[in-house]
Amino acid sequence: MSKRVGIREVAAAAGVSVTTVSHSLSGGGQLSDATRKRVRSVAESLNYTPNRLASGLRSKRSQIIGFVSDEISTTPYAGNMLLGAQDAAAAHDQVLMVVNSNRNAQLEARGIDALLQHRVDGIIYARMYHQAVELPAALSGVPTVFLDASNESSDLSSVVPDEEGAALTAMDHLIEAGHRRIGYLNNIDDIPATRGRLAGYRAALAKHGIPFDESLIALSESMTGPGRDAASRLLARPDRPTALFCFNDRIAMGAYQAAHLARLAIPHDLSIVSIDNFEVLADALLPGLTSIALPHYEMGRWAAERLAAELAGEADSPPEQIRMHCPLVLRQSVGPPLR
Amino acid sequence: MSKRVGIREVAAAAGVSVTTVSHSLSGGGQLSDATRKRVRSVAESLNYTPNRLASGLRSKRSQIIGFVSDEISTTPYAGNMLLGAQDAAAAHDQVLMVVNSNRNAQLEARGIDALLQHRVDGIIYARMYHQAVELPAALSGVPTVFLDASNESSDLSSVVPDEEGAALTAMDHLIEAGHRRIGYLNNIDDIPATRGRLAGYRAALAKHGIPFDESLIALSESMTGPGRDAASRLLARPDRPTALFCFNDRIAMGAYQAAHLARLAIPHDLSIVSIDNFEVLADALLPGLTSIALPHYEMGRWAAERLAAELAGEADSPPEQIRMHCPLVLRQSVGPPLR
DNA sequence: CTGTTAGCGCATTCAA
DNA sequence: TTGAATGCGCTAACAG
Repeated sequence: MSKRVGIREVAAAAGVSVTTVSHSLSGGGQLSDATRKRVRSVAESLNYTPNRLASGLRSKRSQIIGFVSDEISTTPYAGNMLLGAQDAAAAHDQVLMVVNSNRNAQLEARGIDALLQHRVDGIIYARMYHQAVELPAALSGVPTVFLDASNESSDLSSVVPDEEGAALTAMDHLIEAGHRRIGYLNNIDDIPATRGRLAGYRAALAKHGIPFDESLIALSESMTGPGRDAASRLLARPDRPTALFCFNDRIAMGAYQAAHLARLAIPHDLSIVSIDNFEVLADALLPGLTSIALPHYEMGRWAAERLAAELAGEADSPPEQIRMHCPLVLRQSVGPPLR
Repeated sequence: MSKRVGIREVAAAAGVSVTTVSHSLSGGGQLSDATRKRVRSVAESLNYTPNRLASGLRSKRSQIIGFVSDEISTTPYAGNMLLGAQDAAAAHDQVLMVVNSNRNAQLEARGIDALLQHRVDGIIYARMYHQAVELPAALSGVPTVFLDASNESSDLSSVVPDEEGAALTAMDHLIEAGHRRIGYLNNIDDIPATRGRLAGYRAALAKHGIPFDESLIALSESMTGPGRDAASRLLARPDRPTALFCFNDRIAMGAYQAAHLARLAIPHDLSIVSIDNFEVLADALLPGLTSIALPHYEMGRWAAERLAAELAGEADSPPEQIRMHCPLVLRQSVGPPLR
């Protein structure tokens, strides 16, 4: 290996000073285009790779964004948020340093500490399911934006899915297909999604003048097995619903199974819509499951973009707290009601 | 904010020199336990946070590991590899800087360049599906280990699943349950998994003295729909197999659907085993799908651990190329053959 | 056992 | 328009 080439080697080779090189490369200073170009080509031919540790140390900008999440692993959604954030960060010449806590506060604290030691410029504090969070103490004073997470009393920017709107979209679709007795398989946890989607369910009914019937709601854990049981309960009723709106695709898969067990054909005897658009399921089910997509990629992107803006803008832009639209993805699980 | 506290502030407050502080904190040097402890507590009380940019610049060790993958997003496996790598890295006081290329060589090159600019100590070059890869040119000379990827002609360490062993385990399970006519729904792509699992399938047959019957093999894309079609073909035969071994869980889901369509009960009329143990499917299917787990977390861990060892050991340890064992996860999709 | 000192590679005044 | 000099915060000789 040849000796590592630094800014001074480039300067020597180009016959200029290090200052000129620095300016040429970073776009700063007042240089003639000629020198700038020449320096750049010299740098390239020398295979120069700027040392961001040094420039970060000097300029107090590491160009690193910390991404802390609760669990990147189990959820299949995670990846898209990360990806969105990464793409946006890359556009700003930043790179992501990721840390996840596995829902363990102590690990999270350690991870955050590591990020801070590496002098990340800012942090994206993400959750894999939309939830209310507290800003960790260590992060006070650090530029931070919440991703798929929010905090009422905080003045930080955040982005979450529009839960209520998502449910409304799903229900509108069902109601426009002609359904009026629509069961809702809701999640059992007390999280924003549970509350927001229920609100959307009710809002849709109200909007279309359909009375709300508490008995059409069944609660279930967000998994297929429990979803199946809950759906079976609803389908066993003499006046069974003609359509089911499901909290998520895993529960919807349970609803499919319950329908099979009850010898109900989808969508002929029963229509189903859910939320997640988790393709491994929604696309695989027979028939394909019509589902509302959660905009994970877009949220990730927005968070990184927003953070970059806050890092750039010296002292403007009040925090924004966004609820992002969730689009309907049509497949084959909805048809007109039987009767 | 109080002025940022650095090593010199700590030194002043503790009444020692910066060297002593540095040594106390890093564990180096020959200090009395007393001073070491005192310095540490002073540092803590001052809320000192070491600046890794500076220490990295000076020591030429950023303590950052680059993690480059092809697509973190779509696959649900990804997370666990990242997680394993992260856990192992954290144990070595390292942190992960992640970059993914979305299967785009140009993006990958840019990402790698960014990592190199940040002076990562080493790189984990990962694929989300086991595949043969070439080491990117930019990485020559950089400590690298392959994760779920390998390169025959390279002298780098790598870890991949033991594809053949996985298939063997699955087949043994079926054969021990009494099956002899076992169909194989293989993937259609020419990748190590396709070849390895087929080899395992044949090895298992040979081991138990069962003749290989080419016609019991059906090819399918690794998705549920195509898997369903392929399974239907096999199940339509007059001498249909009593069991199906599936390339992965998505194909297995298709096999379940084909069984339903053919009015075959699982496992009464048809046993199924597959590979992936992708819980969102395997656990959700009715009955639960017996599947071989791919050791993603463990591979991720191994890769980071191995890289750390290479970074520590100056010039020992020849490269290791590991095939990792894949354990069987029992659920309810296997029973004795009907006849 | 502890302190002094000299850079790591770069960005940035300030002068020329 | 360019160059010389200074130090970001820390580690690692080397001295004491």
